[in-house]
This record gives sequence, structure tokens and C-alpha cells, in this order.
Amino acid sequence: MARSPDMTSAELRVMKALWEVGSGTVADVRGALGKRGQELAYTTVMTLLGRLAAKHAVVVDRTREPFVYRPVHRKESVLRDRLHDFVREVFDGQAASLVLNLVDDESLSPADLRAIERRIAEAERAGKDRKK
Amino acid sequence: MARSPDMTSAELRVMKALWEVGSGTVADVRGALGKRGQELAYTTVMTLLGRLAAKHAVVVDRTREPFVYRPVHRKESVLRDRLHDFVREVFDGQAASLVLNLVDDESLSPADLRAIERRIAEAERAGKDRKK
DNA sequence: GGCTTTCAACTACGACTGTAGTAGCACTAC
DNA sequence: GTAGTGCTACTACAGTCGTAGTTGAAAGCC
Repeated sequence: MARSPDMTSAELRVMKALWEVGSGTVADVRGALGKRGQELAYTTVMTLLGRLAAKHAVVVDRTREPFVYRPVHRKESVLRDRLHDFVREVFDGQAASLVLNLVDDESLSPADLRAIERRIAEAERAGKDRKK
Repeated sequence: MARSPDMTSAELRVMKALWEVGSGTVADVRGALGKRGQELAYTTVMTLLGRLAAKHAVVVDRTREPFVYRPVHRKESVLRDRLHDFVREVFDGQAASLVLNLVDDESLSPADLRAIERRIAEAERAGKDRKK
């Protein structure tokens, strides 16, 4: 599971649009960006997809014109990698401290809190199983 | 509670060093950076502190030479602001999804998990109180 | 078959980043 | 009082980013 390449925020926005359409042309991606309220010139989207291709975050099918772009990594992997970088750089690797921040902050709804509790319970069960 | 200004990662590293010493001169900050294994030329630290001063992230006491730099915001506020930006930009505001990621990932030790559970319980209690 | 539209490739460009060097002043120790 | 030292101010510079224009080819319209 190769680490996904670093991306700037503009690049990440384009990736999100691409994930949304699964795979598509510049125009498709541009449309998806528009729906998210992130309008960009056609050529700008092309530039960004080009840069993403250069760093192997997307692959281009050139047999078909207009070219079709496809993400190389699943969204979940990329977000996870971004998250780990962030935890390391900003919270010095203290993931727990980050989570406590969010809990204190009311960034999480009561439903969110319950979902997290459930997931923690599962994780703890899994941990015990592994030890056995 | 004014939002803390945006900072690049190099600037944030300098801020962390400054928080560590409380307040201090370029040499102090440079020393703290060294202890964290982040050696930089004296002038580089100065440049970064200058940029931070320009965006009002630190204040400079020029009555005393060498100048003494002091953070304007508490570390907690700055990290919180960084965190919120990150949640918005990367996780589209879905803080819960970020937390679930971390739980699944074993980024959190069993002790971390328990601490989080406790904090969630408190938050839920506080939520009820507010409603009443 | 010339005009229009669609695309990809290439170029542009100012802002910002990370990193640091140089100039020049004030103080210190001979 | 001259030579180093510590420090700030100014300058530099290549790399990256965000955003987009221009060029040129192909493809379709009428």
C-alpha cells in the first residue's frame, strides 16, 4: 500500500471532484467542482490534473479523446495519509490530544459521540483478541 | 477571541519553539529548535520570526536588545484553529469521520481510548445540562 | 472547405516558501 | 582605538502554488 503522494489543497479539491465522478474528463471534473461551488477555468483544471498525473495521483487514458482521468488511490487512503501528516506536523504525533480537542469543541454532535463510543468499544475488543 | 493568523509549517515549528521558551530572543528560539532536532541558521529563524511578527502572530519588544519575541496566541488556540481548517478542507467538515479514522487506525493507545471515552461522557453530561 | 468549437500542450506570472547570505551598527576586550 | 562579536535589517534566490492565457491541431457544422 504505497503512500499517496503529497497534494496541495487545490489539487486535493480536484481529487475530490474526480472521486465524485469516479473517473472522467477535464469537463467532468470541472462540472463536479462547479457543483461544489468551486468554479475554475477549464485550463486551470487541466493544469491541476496534469500536475496530479505527474505525481502519479491520477492516471490518464490517452487512447480516448478527450482524455479520461482516473484516481490512482482510494479517497480513504489519501485522507488517512493527509491526516497522519497533520497529526505529526501539528500535534507532534499526539492523536489523542487532537481528538480531545474536537470533543471539547462541540465539533461533534451527540450522534457522532455515540458512534465514536461504539467504535472505541469495538477497537478495544479487537485489541484484546489480538493479545490472546 | 480573534482567529490566529495562518502559518506555514516552518512558521508553526518556530511558534512551537517559542511557546516552549515562553518568550525569548532569536537565540533562545533557535536553541529550542535545535533541541527538537530542527537546526536552522540564525538568520533563518530571524526571518521566520519577522514574518510571524508581520502577521501579528508574535509581538516584539524592541526596547531591549536583543529583541524579545512573545507569542500573541496561546498554543491551544492556534492548534485548534489549524485543526478546524484541516477538518473543513480535508474532511469537508466531517469531524466524526476523522475521529473514526484514527480509532480504526490504531493511532490511539488503549489509554488514549479510555481517556477519550471519559471525555465523551463528560461532554454528553454537559450537553444535557445545557438543554435543561 | 472555411468558420467554430473542443481540446491538449505549453507558457506565464505574481505570490508565497524555505532557507540563508551580506551590510552595517553597537559594544567589548584588548 | 582597532578588531572581533552579536545582532538586526535588508536582500536573494530557487522552488512551488494558484490561476489562467495562448497556440495549434482536430473535429464538426453548414
